[in-house]
Amino acid sequence: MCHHCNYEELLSGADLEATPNRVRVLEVVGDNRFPLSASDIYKILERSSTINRVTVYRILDRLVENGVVERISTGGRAFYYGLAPNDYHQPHPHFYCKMCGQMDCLSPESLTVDTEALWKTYPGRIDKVEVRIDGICKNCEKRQTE
Amino acid sequence: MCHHCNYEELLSGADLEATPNRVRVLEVVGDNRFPLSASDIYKILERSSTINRVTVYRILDRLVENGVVERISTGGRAFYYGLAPNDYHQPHPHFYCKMCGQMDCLSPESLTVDTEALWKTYPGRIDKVEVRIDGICKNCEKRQTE
DNA sequence: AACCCAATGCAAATATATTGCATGAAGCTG
DNA sequence: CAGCTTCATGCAATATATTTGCATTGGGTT
Ligand SMILES: [Mn+2]
Ligand SMILES: [Mn+2]
Ligand SMILES: [Zn+2]
Ligand SMILES: [Zn+2]
Repeated sequence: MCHHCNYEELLSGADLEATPNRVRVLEVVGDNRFPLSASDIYKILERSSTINRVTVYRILDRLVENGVVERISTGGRAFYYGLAPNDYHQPHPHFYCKMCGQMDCLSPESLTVDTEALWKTYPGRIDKVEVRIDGICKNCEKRQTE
Repeated sequence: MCHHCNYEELLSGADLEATPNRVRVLEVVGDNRFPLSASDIYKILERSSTINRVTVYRILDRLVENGVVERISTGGRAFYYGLAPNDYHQPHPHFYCKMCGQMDCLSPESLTVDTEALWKTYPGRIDKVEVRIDGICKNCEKRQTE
């Protein structure tokens, strides 16, 4: 659990009514150390009580829309979701393992990106800079050589 | 047309027989100024002569596998494809317009990424660093305000 | 000729996400 | 309170992108 974030507050601060389902989704996303797919989130929620898959998708969409959650692309077909950057969470790159689909959060300093110039010169609206490392994670690498 | 690249050579250099279909796919990808989806590529090829959608997917997979073509994720659901970095094409970031789906190639210098440290310290295998800017392109931005 | 293999095609299946429509609860209006 | 509206949710159907299974074909090989 992220001790900085009160999820109800995060929701209302983003103009979203804190419905039980929204809180549950946000808890799963926020409490996890790495980003999850909609399907992962759904499966976790299903364990404790029933919720519809579509509801999960819709809630994730709203959370992304309102800047509470970040939608992250992977080297695979599904999006993953993590807490959006805020006062306590700096933007940072992710590592995606193409074998197991696990995504890791890398530290914000692991890799420096200078976007200054781009922001000044790009003739369109920039919403987000996503940096993703693709490869094979330590575990999968080991498993391969066995 | 990229005047540096001979596509037949690129294929054989990558241990791929230069079948007519492969050459056609690679021409479409290589001659285009920006990355295209499998579906875009299929539609373009269909115009000149018949080819199966699945063949396009399979060829793209082989080309990616053998390092001739790069698979690029977008803020949307489909992958885009562009020439893989080589002696004449440096790696570079892309801009993805979430309104029209158009992807732009940005110059390699538009944005500097220092991955040194990461390569040294990351305890897994790194295959690729992808940098993608998401937003709304100039055209779509203009259209919105009208 | 008989065999083999890789490339291709076509149909079906899969994975992921979205849409349309129904229901019910909460809040507001008069 | 009765009637109206809005919004969250569920369920079924649909859409989109991609993959798989299996058949065919054509070129090389024994
Ligand atoms: Mn993260
Ligand atoms: Mn490019
Ligand atoms: Zn892995
Ligand atoms: Zn656009």
